[in-house]
Amino acid sequence: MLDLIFVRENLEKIRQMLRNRGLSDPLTDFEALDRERRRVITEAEALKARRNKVSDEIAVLKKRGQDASALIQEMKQTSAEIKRLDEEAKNLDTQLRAALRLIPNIPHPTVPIGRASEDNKEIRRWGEPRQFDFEPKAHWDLGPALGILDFDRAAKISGARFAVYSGFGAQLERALANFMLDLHTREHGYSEILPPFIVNSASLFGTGQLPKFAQDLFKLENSDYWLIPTAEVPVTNLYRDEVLDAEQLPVKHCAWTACFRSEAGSYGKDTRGIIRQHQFQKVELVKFSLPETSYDELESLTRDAETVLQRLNLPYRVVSLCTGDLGFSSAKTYDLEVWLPSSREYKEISSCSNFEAFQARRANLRFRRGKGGKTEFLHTLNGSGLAVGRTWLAIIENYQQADGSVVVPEALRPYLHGLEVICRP
RNA sequence: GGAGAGGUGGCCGAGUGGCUUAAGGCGGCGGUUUGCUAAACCGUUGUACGGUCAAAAGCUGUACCCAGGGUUCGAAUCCCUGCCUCUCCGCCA
Repeated sequence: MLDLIFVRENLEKIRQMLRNRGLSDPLTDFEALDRERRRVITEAEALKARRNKVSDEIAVLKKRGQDASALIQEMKQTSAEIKRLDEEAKNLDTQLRAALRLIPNIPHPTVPIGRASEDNKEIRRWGEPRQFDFEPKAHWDLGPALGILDFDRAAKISGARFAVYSGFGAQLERALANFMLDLHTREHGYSEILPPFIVNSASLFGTGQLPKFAQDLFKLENSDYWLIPTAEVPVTNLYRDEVLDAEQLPVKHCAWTACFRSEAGSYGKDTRGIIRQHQFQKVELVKFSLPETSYDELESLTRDAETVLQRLNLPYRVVSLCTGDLGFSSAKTYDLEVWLPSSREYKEISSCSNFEAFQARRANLRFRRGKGGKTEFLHTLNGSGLAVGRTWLAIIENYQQADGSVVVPEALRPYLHGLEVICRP
């Protein structure tokens, strides 16, 4: 959410930003709503000031035993008028805030302007895609053949877009999560959080998933509970409505969670394999930063996520998302894309974003410089470090051998009791 | 699931309809005193949204005592609903 007063004073800048993002203008009503709302508030507050004053007079008269019925009669009417104006103001405020909440974040000046993913800018590449002397298979062929991945039974017990991992498949997933958590907590200075996987709607509003993206979420019946689509939601909301000390910043957390996405509207996309699932696991990195250092923090957070791919020796590239591809709440996003030999393309495995104060404003995340300083909104950042399921499939595909077995990356072997190759049983 | 007790500023804590403009304390900030420190004393103290102003500062108004409704000329205070916390009982990994 942007600041109301900022929007009022920068309407043209915001219109340009919306055009760059390729969005239609939701600001048409904004000016009129804003003006009318302020008019009604001014009127109501003048009447309230009068009521407060007269109420004191009534108290004085009554204390002296004098008649106050004329004033009381007048205030009855004033109160009725105030009630009417308050309702009008509330109605206008609701509309104005609804309009405000639908305005996405303003992209950072370094974000490339463009319409879609083709316009994203490649920043760097790491590693060489391996040359195969046989035709590399996709993970949805390799996994079931190795007996570590089962889509048929997943469809039976749950439905489409679910998978059952078994044996070394399940252990590989667990090893990856542990490997990532150890790396970030021991070497990158993140402190580990294990949050609830179910949150209330206030949390989802805070990070920007609600109200606009409810269709992508799973909601529990007869409650205000939702399954988290990412650990970003519970972890970013940890300090909601709190004031942190500037000296504490940056606060760096990592969290392993399951993630649940209904993926409504993505039918037909990534239908094969485990690339797009209703449930997957992710290790998330979250930072709470001073405003003036948040872009340095974005660079280091991205490097922290990249380290996972480097240790696993998986080739990848980093792209800067263009204005048309940028998420609603983000001011700047780097996607990490891992090389998938079966489709011969780079596929998103992490998304590292600086939200500046956009989420902080929604979630009321503040900090204070020094003891007597004013509270300011801090900046929030997050990135996958990494999506565990997609790392799993990247390993299966990149480390496959001609006989269908999969070599275990050296960095993971300690987490699999020294296992070197995953073979058919 | 049952019974009970609670939710007041950064923190503790008083407050059963109008001298409350939320007492008092702690903490913070500024100052006085002091060779230095401590102590003492004095002053000060939050957020949001309006108005005024070219803008800022300042001045000024309104709202905010968990949230949302209601009663009343007037609500932290009375009524209703919800959320959360704590205690005890039951059930449970």
